[in-house]
Amino acid sequence: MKVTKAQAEANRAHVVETASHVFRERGYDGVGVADLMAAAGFTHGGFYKQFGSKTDLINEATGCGIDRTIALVGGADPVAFVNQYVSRAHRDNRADGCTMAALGGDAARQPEVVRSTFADGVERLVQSLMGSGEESSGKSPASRDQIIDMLAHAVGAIVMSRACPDDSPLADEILSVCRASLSQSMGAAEVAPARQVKRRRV
Amino acid sequence: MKVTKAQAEANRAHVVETASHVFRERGYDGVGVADLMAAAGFTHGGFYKQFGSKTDLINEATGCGIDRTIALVGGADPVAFVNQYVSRAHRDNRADGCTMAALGGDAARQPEVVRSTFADGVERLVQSLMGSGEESSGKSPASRDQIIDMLAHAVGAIVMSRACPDDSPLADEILSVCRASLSQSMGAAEVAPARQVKRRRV
DNA sequence: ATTATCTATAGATCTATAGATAATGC
DNA sequence: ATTATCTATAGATCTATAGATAATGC
Repeated sequence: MKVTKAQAEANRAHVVETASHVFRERGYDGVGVADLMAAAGFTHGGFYKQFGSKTDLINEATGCGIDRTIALVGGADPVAFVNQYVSRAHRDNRADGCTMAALGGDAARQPEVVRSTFADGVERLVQSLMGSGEESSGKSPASRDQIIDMLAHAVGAIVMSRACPDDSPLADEILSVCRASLSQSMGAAEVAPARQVKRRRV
Repeated sequence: MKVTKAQAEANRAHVVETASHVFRERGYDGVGVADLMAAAGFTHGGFYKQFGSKTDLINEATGCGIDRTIALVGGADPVAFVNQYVSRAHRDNRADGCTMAALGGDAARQPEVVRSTFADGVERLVQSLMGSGEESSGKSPASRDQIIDMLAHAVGAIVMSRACPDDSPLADEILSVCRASLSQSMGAAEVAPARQVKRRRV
């Protein structure tokens, strides 16, 4: 029954990563410890030797999920990020998609420790998106404000689109409208960053 | 024990409205039928004489919640809507706030009937926001695309801000950045609606 | 000897149902 | 007689714990 210390550590990490995916699919409250352990290939009895509580796993899985998003798109050009993020492929694949979009609403109802982990992850994602795409296109980098604005906008688009029925016109309309709007503003952001665009005219 | 037919109907409506608030606070999976009935002032036994299942109540509560948002802000000027919606007061009051922001992520995991109700509600909100604020300021109405884009953006701002710890700098930063961005774009939208603003310049 | 994992279970809670109660509505 | 609500409960599931098992690591 016992495994090597290295294997035990790998098993624990595997539980966290599995939980990250299953939580994104079903929500923090939508799956129990027994099902999570079974999905990772273990029985539920060992859970409390690895984690102090379900909340502890929720916390680690949330951080792990955001880290994966950063690894995937952290260095992307903002326009490329938007086209990849605000897409049907992303909307239709909750389990492998962004933790912020899949679990942002659920995280709001979790203890402060989980929301701290969430906020730390967002901060790291913002940092990694700032200044990205500079060398690839010679464009100026987007500002912190522009990145934060873009992230909230993109997350809202996925959340709203997912809440609509499969294949509903509105679900696709939300995606295409937001992608067009975000592409335009992020494209402009990189071209003319120093000059504050004044859109209000009389 | 028995009450008048009119009272019974009022009791049922009261259960739906109570559930709408408690669901927004705790999520669809975060509260059971017994607690919901107790919050409305009843015992849980009567629930299945009023509703076919918990999903039926989730469905009605979701529609009821969006209806309430439409009644509150449906006729508002887009700029006024943004300032009211993307605010600390809204973020810090989930139970009385917008159902789309509080339960959008949860709705995505519900059966199609609930997502249909969600999409219908969004469609009605979009319609009621289109053309609003015309008479009040003489501005031109915002387009359907602009309203949809604004809603997703505003929902994303609230979801992301709520997922951060109470009183965290990032939570407030998300709100203020998105409110500024949305105020500007919706203000501009009403002034120059016919002319497509070309922000990309070389 | 230590410990990673397993079997088994306690106690709470969840959805849903059955049958009793008591007031309405014909 | 009908029916809105109540009490009581079935059966499943959830979080967490206790103790057994068997392989590692000193």
